[in-house]
Amino acid sequence: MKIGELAKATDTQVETIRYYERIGLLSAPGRSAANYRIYDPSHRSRLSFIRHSRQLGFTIDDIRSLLDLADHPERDCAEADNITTRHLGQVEAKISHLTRLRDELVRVSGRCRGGLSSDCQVIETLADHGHCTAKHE
Amino acid sequence: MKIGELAKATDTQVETIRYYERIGLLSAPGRSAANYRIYDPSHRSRLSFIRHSRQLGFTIDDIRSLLDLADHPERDCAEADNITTRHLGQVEAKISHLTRLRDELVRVSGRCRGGLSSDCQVIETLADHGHCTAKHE
DNA sequence: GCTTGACCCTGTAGCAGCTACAGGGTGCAT
DNA sequence: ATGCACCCTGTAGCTGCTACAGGGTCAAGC
Ligand SMILES: [Zn+2]
Ligand SMILES: [Zn+2]
Ligand SMILES: [Zn+2]
Ligand SMILES: [Zn+2]
Repeated sequence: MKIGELAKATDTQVETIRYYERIGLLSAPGRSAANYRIYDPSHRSRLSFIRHSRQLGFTIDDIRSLLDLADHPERDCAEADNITTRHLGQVEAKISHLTRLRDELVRVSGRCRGGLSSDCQVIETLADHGHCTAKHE
Repeated sequence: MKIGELAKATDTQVETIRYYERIGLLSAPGRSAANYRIYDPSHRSRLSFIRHSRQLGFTIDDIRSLLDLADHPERDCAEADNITTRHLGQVEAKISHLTRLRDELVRVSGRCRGGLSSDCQVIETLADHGHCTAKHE
């Protein structure tokens, strides 16, 4: 299949596919006489794996390792678990960071009573962290 | 004060300060005979405003508007509220996205029983979204 | 046979928000 | 005089794409 068909089949942009090839994440396929990329089903499943992993938030580097593991069935899968657990930890850290952020923003935006910019408590709070209740790491 | 002192005073990297100047977020200060940047207290409070806003997750563009408003005390502060509310909405959207992600990751990583890569349910799930319970937009 | 349009190619630059040099100058202490 | 900390400019890198510009290819319809 040509790149456009693969793109549709995997719900990926054509340029993203070429990008993955450029960075060595997706192996270079054969070419037609007109120099068009011609993919086979193995490319398709590999790209699906990549896209699905991306949707789950794994980095390109994580995906490289995961693909490597998928290519070596005889290896121990501990690394896959490590990667997933570490990623999960990062997601949880982000959630808690954003949650604290949200609480602060709710508080800040609740202080605006309308009126002149000079009296606005939103702007006042941005100018002076003393108005905040928590640190923001 | 010189750039290094301003950096310490506002807990900002020197290079970040120069970056803000380059993109026109922080106005260019005067220079010493040796061509060193010399800042005054107004630069300091402006930079504090910027850093605090960044810590609260506002984009550079948002901060431009907020600074503009802070510079014009006679204006209506509605825009500050708009920006904050919109930003809050985006933070909430991110939280809910990450929360769904986390739930899926917990489920996925819980399926790994150790052993060979060929039997690993983590890798199996990445290869086939059919094992997932939800969509991932 | 000639045009139109949809596809394909390469290569490069842009997004956000910094961060990290390289390669040089300045200021003060020992 | 020499060392060291600091400052300068300019440019390139990070992540994960996305968006061209400027060209080639192929099938359909006239
Ligand atoms: Zn207000
Ligand atoms: Zn604060
Ligand atoms: Zn496993
Ligand atoms: Zn899935």
